[in-house]
Amino acid sequence: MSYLVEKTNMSLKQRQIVEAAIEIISEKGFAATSTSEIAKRAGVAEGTIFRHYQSKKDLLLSIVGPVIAEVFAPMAIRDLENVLAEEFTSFESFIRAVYSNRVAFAEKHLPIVRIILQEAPYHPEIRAQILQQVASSVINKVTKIIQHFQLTGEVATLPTKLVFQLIISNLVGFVLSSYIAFPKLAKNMEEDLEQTIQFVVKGLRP
Amino acid sequence: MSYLVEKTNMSLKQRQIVEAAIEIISEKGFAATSTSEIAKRAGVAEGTIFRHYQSKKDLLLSIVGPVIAEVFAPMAIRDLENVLAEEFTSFESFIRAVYSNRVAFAEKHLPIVRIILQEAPYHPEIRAQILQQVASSVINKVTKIIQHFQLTGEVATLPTKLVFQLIISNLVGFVLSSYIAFPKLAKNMEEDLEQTIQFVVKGLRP
DNA sequence: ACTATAAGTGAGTAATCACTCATTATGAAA
DNA sequence: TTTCATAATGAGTGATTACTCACTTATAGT
Repeated sequence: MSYLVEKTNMSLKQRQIVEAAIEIISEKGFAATSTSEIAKRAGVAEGTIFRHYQSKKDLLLSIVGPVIAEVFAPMAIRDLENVLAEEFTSFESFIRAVYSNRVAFAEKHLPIVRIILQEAPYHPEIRAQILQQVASSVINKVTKIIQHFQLTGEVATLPTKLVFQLIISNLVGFVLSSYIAFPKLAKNMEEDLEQTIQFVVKGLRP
Repeated sequence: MSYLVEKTNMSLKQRQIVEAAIEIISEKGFAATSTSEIAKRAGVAEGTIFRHYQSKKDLLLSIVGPVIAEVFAPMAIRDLENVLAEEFTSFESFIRAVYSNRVAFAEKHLPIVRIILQEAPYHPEIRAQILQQVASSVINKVTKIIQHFQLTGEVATLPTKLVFQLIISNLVGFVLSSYIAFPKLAKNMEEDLEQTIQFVVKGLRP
C-alpha cells in the first residue's frame, strides 16, 4: 500500500506530474518522452519536475518501484504454507486464485505494468528491483507450493524452475494479449481466463 | 530469402551500418540510440547513413522488415493442408516441428527479434507489417490445422483464436525466458523445450 | 583517358534535450 | 502582521539530436 500512501502524501502538482508521466511514458516509451512534454501535460513548469525528482530516470523509478513491490505482494504473505492446506484445496484453485488476482491487479495498473515490461530491459535498477522481490519473497514460497502439489500428484515432477516459468509465461501471455496487444479483440475475457487456467492445470498434470 | 539478398547487395559500409545499428538498438532501444553512435561504431561518417536511409526510422524498418517476413514464412508454404496428412501424423509432431523451427530461427536472429518485440508497441508500421503477414498467410493455414486436429480429437474444441494464442504465448514465453530474460540460467534448453512442447500438447487435449 | 553516376564525407543547421538557478508565490507558525 | 521554509516558476545552460549539403572519392561504361 506504500504506493497509495506515497500518492496521498504528494502535493497536487506532484500528482499531476506523476499521472502525466505515466500516460506519456506508457504511450511513447521512456527514452522518447521529454520532461518538457510531461510538464506541459501536467500543467506545470518544467523546473517543478526537478524540485521533486533529481532526474528524469528518478521519476521513472519512483513510478515503477511501488508497483513492482505490489505485484509480488500476494506471494509474500507469511505462512503461505499453512494457508495452503486450508485455502487451496487443489492446484487448480491455487492457480485460479493467483491468476484472477494478478490479472485484476494488472488491469488496474495497466499503464505502469506496460512501462515495467517495456523498460525493464534497458534499466538495470528495474531488473534489480524485480529480482530482489522474487528472490526475497516469491521463490521460497512458490517452490514449496509447487513441491506440495507435486507430492499430491496434481503436478508433474518437472524442474520447479520450469513449472514456475510455465505458470508465469501463461499469466503474462494472457495479460499481454488480452489487455495490451489485442485489447479490442478480447470480448469474453473471464471465459478466456478460465480456459487458460484449465489449460495450465491440465498441461502440468503428471 | 529477400533478407540475405538485400544484405549481399549492400556495400561494405552499408553492411557495417546495419550491423552496428542492430547491435546498439537491441542493447539500448531505438529511441535511445543516436545516429552519431551508429556511425561511430560502424566506422562511417554520419552522413553516409542518410545516403542509404531517408531517416533513422527508415533504417529501423529496413532492419526489422525482412525478419518479420521470415518469421511467418513457414506458415506461408502452399498446400500446408496437404502436407498435413503426410508430414504431421499427430498434433504433437506439428507443435514440435513449429516450435523447434521457430526457436532456432529466433536464436539465429536474436538481436533483431529483440528489437521487434521491443519496438512494435511504439511503431505502427511494424505492427502493420506483422498484422499483414499474419492476416495474409498465417491465419487461414493455422485455423485449418487446428480444426483438423480438433476433428481427430487431439485438441479440445476451444475457440481457434484462444488455441492460437496459447500456442504463440508459450512459444514466445519460452524464447523470452530462455534467450532474453535469463539467458545464463538456460542450461538444458532442448529438454526444457521438449517439456514445454508436451505441456502445450497435454494442456490442449480435450 | 573521359565521363557520368553513385558512394562517402564532415562541417554545419535549427531544434530539442535534461537540467539549473535566481526569483517569486504560497501557506502556516509565531 | 511578520517570519520562514517550502513550492513553483520560466528563462537560460551547454550538450546532443536527426538531418543537410557542398564537396571529394571511387566505380564503371565507353
